[in-house]
Order: sequence, then C-alpha cells, then structure tokens
Amino acid sequence: MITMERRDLILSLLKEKDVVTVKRICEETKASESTIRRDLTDLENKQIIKRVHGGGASLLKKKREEPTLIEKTTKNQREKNKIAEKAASFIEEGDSLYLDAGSSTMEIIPFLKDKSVVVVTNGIPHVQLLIEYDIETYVIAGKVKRGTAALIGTKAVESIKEFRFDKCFLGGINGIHAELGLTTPDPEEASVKRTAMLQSQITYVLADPSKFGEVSFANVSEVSDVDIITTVGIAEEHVTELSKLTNIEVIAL
Amino acid sequence: MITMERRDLILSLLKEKDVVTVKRICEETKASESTIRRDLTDLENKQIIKRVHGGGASLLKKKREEPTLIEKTTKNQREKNKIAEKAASFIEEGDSLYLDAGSSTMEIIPFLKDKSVVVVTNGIPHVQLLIEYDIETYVIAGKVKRGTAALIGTKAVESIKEFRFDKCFLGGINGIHAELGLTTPDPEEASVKRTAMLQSQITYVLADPSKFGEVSFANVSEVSDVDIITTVGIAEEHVTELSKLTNIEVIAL
DNA sequence: CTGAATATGATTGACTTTGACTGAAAATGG
DNA sequence: CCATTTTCAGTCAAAGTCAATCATATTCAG
Repeated sequence: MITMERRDLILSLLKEKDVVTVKRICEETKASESTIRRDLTDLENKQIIKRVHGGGASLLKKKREEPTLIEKTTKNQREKNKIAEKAASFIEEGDSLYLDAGSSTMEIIPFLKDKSVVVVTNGIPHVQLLIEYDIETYVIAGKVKRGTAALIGTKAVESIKEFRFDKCFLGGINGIHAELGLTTPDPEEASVKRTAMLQSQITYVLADPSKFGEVSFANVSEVSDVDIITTVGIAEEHVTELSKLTNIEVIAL
Repeated sequence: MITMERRDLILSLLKEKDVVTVKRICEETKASESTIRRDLTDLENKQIIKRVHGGGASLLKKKREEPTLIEKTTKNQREKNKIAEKAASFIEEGDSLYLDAGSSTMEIIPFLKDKSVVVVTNGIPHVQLLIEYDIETYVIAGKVKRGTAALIGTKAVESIKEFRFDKCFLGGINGIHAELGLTTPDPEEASVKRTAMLQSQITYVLADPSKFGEVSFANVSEVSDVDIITTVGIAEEHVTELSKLTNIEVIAL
C-alpha cells in the first residue's frame, strides 16, 4: 500500500471515530506499528491531526476532502514546517519562549508538545493552538492589528518588558541584508520585535529564501544579533556573507 | 479504552447527572477506581470539572454537543442574544468598553458594528470577532486560562489598570445574591472582573435567570456596584429585592 | 545496472498508563 | 463525641505505548 493511500485510510478511520488505537490502524492497513506511528507523527506535524497517548484524535479543521488537504500541503507549507522543526530543535526542557505573531512561528507549536515550556506570544491565533497542545501560555497586552491579529503598539512594547525569555522566535521579517540588517514593513511591529529580542538570551529568525538581500521599511536589528533559520534556495553569496556575521542554518527539504 | 475516550464518557455522564459516584463511572468505563480518580483530578486541573467528595460535578461550559444539548444551547443562545442586544443599547458613540471573557459578552460584538467604539477585552475568542467587525481593539496581558481562553492572573490585573472604561460588561457571574453579592467559581477570574469594574464608570452584568439567589466560590463585588441585565424567568422576590439595591433590567423574550 | 534516497518492519529501552494496595481524610451513624 | 464506613491520595509493580535505531527492501535517477 502506498504511503498516501494509507494516510487517507487513517484519516477516514479518524473521521468515523474520533480516536483509533494504533493496533486497530495496523489491522486495517496491514502495515507495521512503526509505519503507522511515523504516519501519525507526520500528520500531526502537518497539523492535520492531534495525537494522544493510545491513539490519534482527528482535530484541526473541517472535513473538506482529505486527499486535497494532504496534497494541498504546498511546498511553502512544507518549507515553513521544516524551518519550524529546526527551530524547535533548539528548544530545551523548561525554556521560556517568545513566539512572535505570524504563521511561521505558529508551526513551532506542535513541536512543543510535552516539553514543559512557558510561552509568551503576541499572536492571537497562536493562543488557541497553544491551548490545544496544553502549553502554559501568557499573552502580552497591546492593540490588535487587523489582518495579522498581532498585538502591537506602546502597550505591547511595555508589556513585553515584564517578561524574560530564554529563546525568542521571530517571523514576519521581510528583509535580511548583511549591512542593512533585518527589516519589516510595519514600524509598530518592528518595535515589538526589537523589544522581544532585548528580553531574550538568544533570538532566532525564521525566514524563507526570498527574504535574503531584500530591504523593507522598518529596521528591527542587526543581523549579528540573531541566528537565522532558512531553507535551501538562498544564493551562496548570501550564505557566506551572513555566516561571517552570525549563525545561519540552511535546511535541506 | 483510550484515555480521551474515557474522559469524554465521564463528561457526558456528568452532563446527564450533575453528580456521579466514582463507582458508577468505574462500571460504565470498566476502568479501575485509581484510573477514574486520576482522570477526575486531571479534569479538575484542566478546569473542566469541579470535584466534590463522593463524585465530580460538571462545571465549566460545553465540550461536545449532544442533540439534546444543542437545543438547549439554541434556547440559551436566543436568551443570551437578547441580553446582549439590551446591553448594546446602552453603548454610545465614542465609548471605551471592557468586554469580559465569556460567551455572553461575545454576543455584544455584532451590535457594535459601525459604532466607533474602542474595546478592551481579556477574551481571546472575542478578538477574532472584533477584527471581523472592524472594531478598534486592545487586549490586556495575562496568563491564558485553559477552557475559557480568558486572560487572568496578576499580569491581567495589572494590565487592566492601564485603561479607563466608560462601560464594563461582565459575563460569567455564576451567583447573584442580594446580601452575598456577585460570585464566580474562579478567584483568579474574580480579581480580573473586580479590577475591570474599578476602572469603569459603570458596570453591567449579563446573567441568565438561573444565577439569581445562587452563591459561587469567589466574591467579585456588591450587587449595588453594578447594573444587571437578565431575562424573564427570575423569581419576583429576587427582582424586588435587587431593585432596591441597583438597576435591574428584565427582558421579555 | 548502480548508488542514493526513501520507505518499511523488527527490536530496543524509555516513558506512560494502569490497577491493586496502603494509610490518611472525610462522611456517617450512633 | 467517638467508632465505623466510605472515599480519597500516594506508592508500586506490571502492562501498554512510544520514539529511536538499525537493517532490509523498494523506488528513482542517472
């Protein structure tokens, strides 16, 4: 049985019954436990299901055709997910984390499962997910920005200052340039990001290859203040140039 | 049986009958006493139920709607909507409002359309709706409470103090009693509500008739500090008694 | 056809859940 | 008020479940 066929079968089993044991799936698919477990972890990382001890519980989102849902996991999605996975690998037990608003950082959340970390965020959509994964969560104060549902403004900046982080994960950086540093379109968001960085021991920037060499409107910080996580597709010249200034992780897909 | 299945079963048992013995749950689930007790403590920690000696009493809100429960919620829904409409009628152009977490106050949001108000809230689910209705919104800081997705704790209390409100709308008041005042199950939430009231010119409490004459665990304030909005179904004695102390709006359905 | 990348299944040791047992705490009934 | 019964939290060993590793099998490109 081909991988995708098998996964579709798992999903339909989950649609019938919210919770299905691994053993049961093995019987249905005639695949080994190992394989099923792999499928389940993958499906969870793609945020299609939520796993529980003893079986996997279907969760996230509607019942629109599963085949398309799997294939719709675009290259971009996969890219973001890989970056998030790498980012999560730096996280240790007991860490206090800041998750910046935006979809890139949201992808990190499934990897935090059972890690006993404390998360502070300014992203409203993050909160629901964090609750689902049962992670201790704090939200900073701030004005809600339309579109991204991020908390920004003076209140946000002041509010962040009341926390200290072991690690800070930033997304939404639209420009990464060796001399001109990290930039983003909205100055209000830039302030929030900058303040979060100042409160953190170490900051990771999650960025796709298209952002390198670009410059946006509002400056956030120097390149040397952060570690960068991205995927292949970035020009060699950028890698060598940036790696003189800081750590840059380039992930194969 | 998988943990999650078992817990769902416990919750549905609790929905039928407010109080169920451990022994009874054991029979239903075919699990040992130890396991059930563990489930109960966990569910309590997750703030989904409240335990009592001899069995556990269901508390905080819905989990999965049964057909019967759907009808119940639609009836409740209409009630809540009417209350919200009345509450909204007090709101004037340019007001700054505090919307407490909880479904009652969320119903107010659609009535705010095109009213040019500023809203501050501690309810995460509120934010998404407020964005949709294009309302200027601020979120207070705080720790995320599982289940209700409300922001609570010291940070929340401190954060509220940085705002001033024309009107404050409270939901989630489980007890309204002429002498013993307004009460709610969670002391942390009570502090937040109390602080919000202090920052506001006037406070409205949204409550359904079942809450009158009841007393819950944590005190929020005196009855005289708030205006009450409810629907018919409340006993006459309560109305006359309370109307000596404050304004009480009783809405026909 | 060969080698690299990927998928699979068996095995292991770590971790989680479970149920029986224990003594403490709470309700019950004189 | 005390003694009895019931209910409860904590501990422990056993069973179940899981992630990690490895060796094998399959796929695909060159």
